[in-house]
Amino acid sequence: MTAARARWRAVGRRSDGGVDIAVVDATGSVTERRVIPTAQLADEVAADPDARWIWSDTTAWYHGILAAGVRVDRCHDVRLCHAILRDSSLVTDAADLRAATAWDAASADPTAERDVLFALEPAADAIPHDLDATLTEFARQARAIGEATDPGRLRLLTAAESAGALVAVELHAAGVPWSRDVHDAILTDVLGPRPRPGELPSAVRDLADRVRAELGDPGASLDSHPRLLRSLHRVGVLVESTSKWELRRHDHPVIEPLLAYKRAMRLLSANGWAWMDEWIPVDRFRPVYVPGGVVTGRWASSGGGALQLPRMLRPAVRADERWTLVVADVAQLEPRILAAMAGDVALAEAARGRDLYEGIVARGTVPTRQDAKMALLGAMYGATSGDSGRLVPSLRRAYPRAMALVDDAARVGEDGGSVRTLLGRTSPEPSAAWRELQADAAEPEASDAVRAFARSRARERGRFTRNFVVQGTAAEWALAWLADLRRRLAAFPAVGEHPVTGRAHLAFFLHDEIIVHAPVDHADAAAEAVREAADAAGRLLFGSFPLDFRLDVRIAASADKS
DNA sequence: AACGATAGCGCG
DNA sequence: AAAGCGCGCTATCGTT
Repeated sequence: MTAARARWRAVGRRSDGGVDIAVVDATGSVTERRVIPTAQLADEVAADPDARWIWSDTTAWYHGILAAGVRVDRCHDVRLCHAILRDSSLVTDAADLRAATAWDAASADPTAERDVLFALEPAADAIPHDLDATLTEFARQARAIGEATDPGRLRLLTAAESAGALVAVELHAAGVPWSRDVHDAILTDVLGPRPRPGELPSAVRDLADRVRAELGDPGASLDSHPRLLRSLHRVGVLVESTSKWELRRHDHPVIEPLLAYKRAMRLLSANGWAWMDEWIPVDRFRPVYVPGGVVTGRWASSGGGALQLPRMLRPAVRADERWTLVVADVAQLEPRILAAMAGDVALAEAARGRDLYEGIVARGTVPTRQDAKMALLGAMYGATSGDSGRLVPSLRRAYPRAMALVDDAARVGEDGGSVRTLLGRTSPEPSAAWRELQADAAEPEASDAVRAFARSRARERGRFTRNFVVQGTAAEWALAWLADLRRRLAAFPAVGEHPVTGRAHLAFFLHDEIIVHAPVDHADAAAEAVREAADAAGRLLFGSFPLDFRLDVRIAASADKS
């Protein structure tokens, strides 16, 4: 009976259309192996709810299983973990991982229509999906982790990354509950009623008329930057670009309507009626999340612009009848991560139980909250001038440990080295071109121009590695938060059939914010789960270090921030 | 006609 | 006009 309760199980696609399904040990050795029809896979998964499923790619496998109504509790995503371990500086010998280049290919396209698992032929450059290749790579990874400088961190990271992949598929399946009516009302309010195809909304036309009148040119083009620039110059607005931050600085009657026009056109083209029809055919927005899509470990998105939903449209995020939303975001996540990583007790003290920026002001480091925010962002992004850079030195005096962490990361990056997050995700190596440039600039006969250019590129890379450690570790905290919350919510009372959406479930995630869609009666418990999960994530990454991850949590039918 | 690069703006 | 990180998307314009 041990086989049925085995912790590790693996699946692979067969060329005859079936699925190889295996029981394996922690090193990837097969102890039992069978062939099943693809249609039977979901039942097999359902029959072993405690298993940890090893598979090539969560997107490729889990969509179909979840569509069949079966939830997976844990997995090991071979493709995602390959990318982490191949590059991690905690891995002592990554030669064979680097040689296994088949695993560097792209993930399955989650938007591809498929009635059954793998109904479509994979692209020629896709990763392998067969059991042998999957387990061979899994064995490499297990060995790499076992021999690593700190196996515990990499076990946490690979588990968190894989859990995130499950969440991403579930988020897509659940979708963001969305009111087309509210969306339409916002568009109508800002732009005017929906126009006929090929026509502009009335408010946009009116704004364009006003702009053209102020430009003294009824035929002026507003959408071509070079032509708009010339028109502006003709009326004495001597800007160098047409960007809003530069326009804002000029006092001319054309500015106000022009900025309003740009704003309206932006809303229309990015999230107007066409976008609504394409992305919200019924009452759900289903963005495609791409776990690990950013080098730092943050998620990216593909299609729909899920990570750029304008705040203006957030009222359109609306819970179903008898359901509500739990909207939670972390206050000052990255500065808190920095304090905990660096073990900076003074910064942690400023953050404890309150707004971190207010805490910095209370210590007398800088005069205002805005100053504190600018200074801290400047420190994490590498600002050297302006309001932000000017404030960094006082921060450096007050919080030397935290500042040393980011300053060291920047120095390593400028020197061409790699940095890593708390759990071991490692920054990419500099390109060959970057190294050549630095080598050229180091030659005695190098010109001043080459030296200056090389220096500028070195500082640029330093800013990247400076931010990498903080942004990447924040992404790890967020993954731990998501993974813990996901499992808490799975234990909530069911009100429907579906294993994910038939109870309180995650509906949206964006770096440091989550939205849970919950039956009204379960909203308080869901909010509590959100808080408990944040506490658990903090303990998982930082143990007993005295720092809380403060959440702003609100329960409302709409995601509008009021 | 079909790309790629660029400007600009939205999000964290 | 980015000075300061990470993204995705749209429209325009130049190249092939």
